Amino acid sequence: MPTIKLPDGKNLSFPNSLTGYEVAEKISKSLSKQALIMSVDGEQKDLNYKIKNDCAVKIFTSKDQEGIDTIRHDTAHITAMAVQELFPGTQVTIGPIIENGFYYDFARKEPFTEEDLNKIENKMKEIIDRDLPTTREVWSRDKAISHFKDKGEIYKAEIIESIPQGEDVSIYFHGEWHDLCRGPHLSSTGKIGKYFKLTKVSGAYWRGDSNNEMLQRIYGTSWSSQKDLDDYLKRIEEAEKRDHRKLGKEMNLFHFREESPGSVFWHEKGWKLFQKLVAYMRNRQDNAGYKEVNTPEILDRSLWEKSGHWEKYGKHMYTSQTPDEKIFAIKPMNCPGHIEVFNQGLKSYRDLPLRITEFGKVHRYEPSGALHGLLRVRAFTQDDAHIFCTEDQITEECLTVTNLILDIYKDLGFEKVILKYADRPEIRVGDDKVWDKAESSLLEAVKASKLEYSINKGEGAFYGPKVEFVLRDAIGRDWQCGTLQVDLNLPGRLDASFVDKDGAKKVPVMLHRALFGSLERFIGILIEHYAGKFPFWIAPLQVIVIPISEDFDDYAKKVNRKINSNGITSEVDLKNHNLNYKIREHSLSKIPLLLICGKKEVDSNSVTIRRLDTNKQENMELNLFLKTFSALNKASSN
RNA sequence: GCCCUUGUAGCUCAGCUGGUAGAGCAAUUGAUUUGUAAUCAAUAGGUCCGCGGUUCGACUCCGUGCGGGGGCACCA
Repeated sequence: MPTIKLPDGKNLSFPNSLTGYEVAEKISKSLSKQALIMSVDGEQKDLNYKIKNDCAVKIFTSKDQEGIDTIRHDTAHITAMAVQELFPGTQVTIGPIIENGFYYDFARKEPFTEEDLNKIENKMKEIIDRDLPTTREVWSRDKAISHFKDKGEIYKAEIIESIPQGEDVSIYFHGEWHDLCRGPHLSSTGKIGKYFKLTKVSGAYWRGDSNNEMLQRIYGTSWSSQKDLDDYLKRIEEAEKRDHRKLGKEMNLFHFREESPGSVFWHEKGWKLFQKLVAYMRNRQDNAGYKEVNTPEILDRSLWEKSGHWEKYGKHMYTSQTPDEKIFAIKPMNCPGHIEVFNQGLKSYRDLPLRITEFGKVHRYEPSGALHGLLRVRAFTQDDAHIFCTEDQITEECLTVTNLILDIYKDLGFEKVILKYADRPEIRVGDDKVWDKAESSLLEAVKASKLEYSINKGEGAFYGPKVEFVLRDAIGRDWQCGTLQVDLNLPGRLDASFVDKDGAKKVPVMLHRALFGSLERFIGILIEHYAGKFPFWIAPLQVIVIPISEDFDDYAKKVNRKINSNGITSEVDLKNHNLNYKIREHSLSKIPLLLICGKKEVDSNSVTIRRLDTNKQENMELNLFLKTFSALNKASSN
């Protein structure tokens, strides 16, 4: 006589035990049609699980995340089943759901090809048409191990071996085909629907460990309707259109080449963009009390040995040998250099907090497979700073940095920022009491920022806790940019000290912070965020002046000169093309403003403005134009 | 670094099973002088990523190196 409590608070009593499907039927016919899985007292179950006792039940449909997740999970199973039908001898391993889809890892000698994906998809549709019922069996761990070993599924057997002795495992059958699985699953393969697509195939290490053999991973996406699938594929397409590597080439901003993989060749326009961001940041930092310095790119090996980098990060460092046989390292970080600057002259507590900043170009030898356009490079420029302060000043400094960061992101069009706070790792240096202090000071600053934050336990740096600033772009993707770290280690290692009020020498705390992080990476993100359509003040080429015909070339040249001398970057297009052609060309290259000059404009000493992505025409007196737009340039760099 | 994949004109790409390369756009020149998203025509452009091999002959097949792309691992 189970009494079932529903999410809306209603209780239903039944004379006999019954399945989730029967419960759904009792609630409504339409629900029973849409029902995919359920939860019983918060635990997810198959719909044909028999409910015997009183409990709380919630039925999930494709409108619930739990429902869509199950569809993806089932699609992963069917992928594995299809692969094994098509390619006998292929071993299955794991096939979890991920954001927007799933993947399944297989062990097979021959690589899967793109055509194989089509074949697999067709086979999957066939399996779904067979509408095979799902059944669940519970086996003993040992039976499962020997069963999968006999089948030649050594990876599956290995997974089960890692389950504790004596525990039972559940096996799900879709017809004959079966897999170890926790479940739950849809009641038959027909329930999956055909709104899925296998998207790519790649390599992946067994158990995520690069010491292990490499498996083949098939990625797929799966949804509950054709529309959702189409929308998803469209979103992917949109993201591809914004790819900064594609736009960087089209807009002539930068390029890469074989001679220096992972290092940017900035072209005139890209470098202009870069310099505009540097100028902006320099201005903001000057106003925030930072002192800009510049330190050597090449420093003797002994310094890196002392700082600990040589031992711990040597694999990522470029080194150079000079004719006198000395070994120098090309800096991968600016901190040791900044400590050297701090160490010049005696520092008093009155000098603190001392904020040393540098647009420092660093080199890190990244694994070749990690390189990715501007987003992951081997040579990049940090808007780096190190704040030397006392323990008591940590919280306030952290809060000031956080506010500065948010303000700057806002200026650049990023409204939504979240924080990731990481505390002490297992392997660390320093006294636990000092860690307590550092962590609480930083966490206090995080809370005071009132931003959404997550805690990454044990993910801090070995020298102190850290916060990472993650911003969300125009199409909802998250990018980690800025970082703020409390360092209780390096200053001591490199003999930094200050004289405190009581006359005693003390070691300062050092805060590492970068706001853009890497200028190169930030520009990549900026390009994708704006899809190349930069706001006027950062656009590397802001204006093109277009004469209607040759008769107005002189006027257009004059306008162009005036604009340039007012600090606006502009070019005049005197090519022998008609107006339509030029408007099309410059619109496609994403120039914010086009100024059209013809008889009307000459007569009234004005320009006609066409803004990017509009077809409105605005006539403006030339002097007013200069005033308005040079003010716009200055407004955002105060 | 590992797996898969890929490298042809400035750009985007075509080139079937081996017989030394083509298109569109861009560029140049000429005509046209244009009022808000492609005017017409002509001309010029290539060590087919590098190195080796097979072959009478290689852009094409094989090996190898380098680079790009998708992932995995890495990201101090």
